[in-house]
Amino acid sequence: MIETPGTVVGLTAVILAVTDEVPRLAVVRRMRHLLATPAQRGSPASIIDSPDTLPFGPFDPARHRTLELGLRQWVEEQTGLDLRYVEQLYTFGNQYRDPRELKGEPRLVSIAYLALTEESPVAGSGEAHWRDWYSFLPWEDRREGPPKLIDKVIRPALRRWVRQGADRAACRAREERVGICFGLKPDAEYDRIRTLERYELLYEAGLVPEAHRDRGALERVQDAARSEFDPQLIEVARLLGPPMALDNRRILATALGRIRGKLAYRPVVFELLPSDFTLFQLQRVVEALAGMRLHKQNFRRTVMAGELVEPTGRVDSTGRGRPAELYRFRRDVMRERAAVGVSLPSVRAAE
Amino acid sequence: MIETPGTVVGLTAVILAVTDEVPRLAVVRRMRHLLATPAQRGSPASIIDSPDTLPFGPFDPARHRTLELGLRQWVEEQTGLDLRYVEQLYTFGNQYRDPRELKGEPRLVSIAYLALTEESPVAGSGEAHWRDWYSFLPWEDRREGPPKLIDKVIRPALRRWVRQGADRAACRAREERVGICFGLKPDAEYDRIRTLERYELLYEAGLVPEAHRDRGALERVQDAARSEFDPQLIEVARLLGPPMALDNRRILATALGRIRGKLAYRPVVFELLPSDFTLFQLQRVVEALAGMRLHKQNFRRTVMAGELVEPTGRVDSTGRGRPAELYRFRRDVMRERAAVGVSLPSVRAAE
DNA sequence: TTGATTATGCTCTCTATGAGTATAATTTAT
DNA sequence: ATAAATTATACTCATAGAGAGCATAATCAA
Repeated sequence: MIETPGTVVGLTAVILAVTDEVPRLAVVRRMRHLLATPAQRGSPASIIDSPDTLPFGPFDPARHRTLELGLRQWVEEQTGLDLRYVEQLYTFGNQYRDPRELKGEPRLVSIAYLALTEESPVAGSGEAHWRDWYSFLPWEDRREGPPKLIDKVIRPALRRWVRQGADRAACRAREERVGICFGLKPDAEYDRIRTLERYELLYEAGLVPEAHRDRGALERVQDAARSEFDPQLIEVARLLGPPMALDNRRILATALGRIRGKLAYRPVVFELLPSDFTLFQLQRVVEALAGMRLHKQNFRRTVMAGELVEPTGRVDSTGRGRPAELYRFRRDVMRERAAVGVSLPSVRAAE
Repeated sequence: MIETPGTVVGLTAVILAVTDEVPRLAVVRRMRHLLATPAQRGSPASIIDSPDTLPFGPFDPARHRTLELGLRQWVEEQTGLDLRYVEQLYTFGNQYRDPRELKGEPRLVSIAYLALTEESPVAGSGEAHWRDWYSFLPWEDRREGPPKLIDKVIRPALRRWVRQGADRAACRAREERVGICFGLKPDAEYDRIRTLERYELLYEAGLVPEAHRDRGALERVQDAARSEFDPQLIEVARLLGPPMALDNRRILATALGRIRGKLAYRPVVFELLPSDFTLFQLQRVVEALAGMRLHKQNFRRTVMAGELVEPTGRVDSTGRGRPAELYRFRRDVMRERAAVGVSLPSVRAAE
């Protein structure tokens, strides 16, 4: 080994807001030079061209005492958003592209954060804008029942992938993974937080465009003949949402799982809501995050029993039926009780 | 800004094993040069002298395709241990010492991992050995009831700290934090995973030696007169376990909270047990991690109902009373059901 | 005024869990 | 050899919380 390439420590932000029952993600269109590999910089218009990117910035230890402060500062600079809640997610440092393509480039170690905010127009120096985050993970939204995409596209393609296992044991192992991730009777209680597992399965099975992009980079060098992909798979990959830069969709899947898990025992939803809200608005935001419908009466009971909110005395009369009472979050509960959150059911209930 | 100091990406391992109902941590005595600050290298024998250190190694992107593989490799080199389970914990990058003391040294960004193994003699190049990990966090072990240390030392010292708040509001805020972390009627359900919160409170209140070490470094430069500490606090800090290097105890607190949380929904305990075990052995390991006693009959019921184990047909006759049946973990459950774990009760039950 | 719509309140059932009692199979003391 | 102690295992009961549905209240639209 002639030279040890260094590392670049980057901070990546998954910034989430929910408006009109749509969970939205702040993304940047422009590719930052730091992120583009030589292959990407030179490539013609293609599947990998100018994908959406999570807001990203290098960590500068001279300026920032902590990682989180560093993140907050350049998110402020790039997007002008006021982050209400910030939490570290995971640190990604995988080499998933051909080392030869990265010759001389430092390895990117990116520390991902989840940030919550109320949606507002993005400003700042970056070309940030909001996008529905289920457009990147469409198979995760079960609010209108199991997505057609799963039955029509994902399961058939995964069945083919299962059959292509190297031997009998490999096939069985693949089948089991598929069963856990996209099984017919999923154990909903835990299932909804297995978002990362699902994305990684789709990636390995080659159903998302990122897989072809990354693997393509590998195979192009090793064997020109193998650089062409199964056209059927390419078509499937086209349907599974637009790709994101690098491993950004993996990070997004991690973030979705994290916030779904957190919902149940920490009052994070309220960071996404205006100060006054109706119980149904609250429910809609929880449903948007959980990706499933909840039983209305039971949801109310849980929230009220937990004393998570207090009435403001005013009502919201914009709807068609009986006006709903407006509530505000009781910040005190965080002090009073350790575990506070809205309990999520394990099955989907029609309204 | 004349020069931007770089960063060093390090991998830190919290390696856990449980034997004889004692959770043990693999630590290294020797300070690595990378870790020692100039102040520490030159200091005389004192409170900060040669503390225990978590196994640590730099991340070399040229050798390792993923962070986890990097960690596994040098843990193998340093300790010779076979890690059964590895999970990323958190990435720490705080500047908690005086920047002037670190002049020219790169900022350490350490990615911490939790690793589980069966206890075995440590080998390898490092001077690793096992230590009871409650010796570092003695206030976390409630198996024999609420630790005397909390009533005798921690709460009185925290009461003093509460009174020393800058103003009325600060005192109230401090009081609330103390109540959450060491309250008299803790909400046990969530409380046992608040390990990090408790450590950070003790650190801020100056009850752990690390706080004096780190703050001392700051104050020594700024004001020689303020570098002396309250002797009473120093005595308290002496009682709150031996310090560890850098922020290693903070990492340990994070690890303890993580594994306690994980116990309930993932079958991680079994990575710490031999292949065959009695239900009571299983319970003892869970109790060691949870830091609390469990109701024996209910524990058995939960494990059996969850079909987590299957009988081997053999018995263990080493005890005094009726011999216990030996069981083995059913690895299948991980495939069959999504959420598997042992449910932990919210209250402590005498046996 | 009537019907549709939405909010809110209440009940019933079932299951998981906390807690205790009873019985079985050993070892140890007498 | 027999009783007492010790540990494992089985079963019962009470209760809290969650899932599901019905009933009523308060508004808007025709």
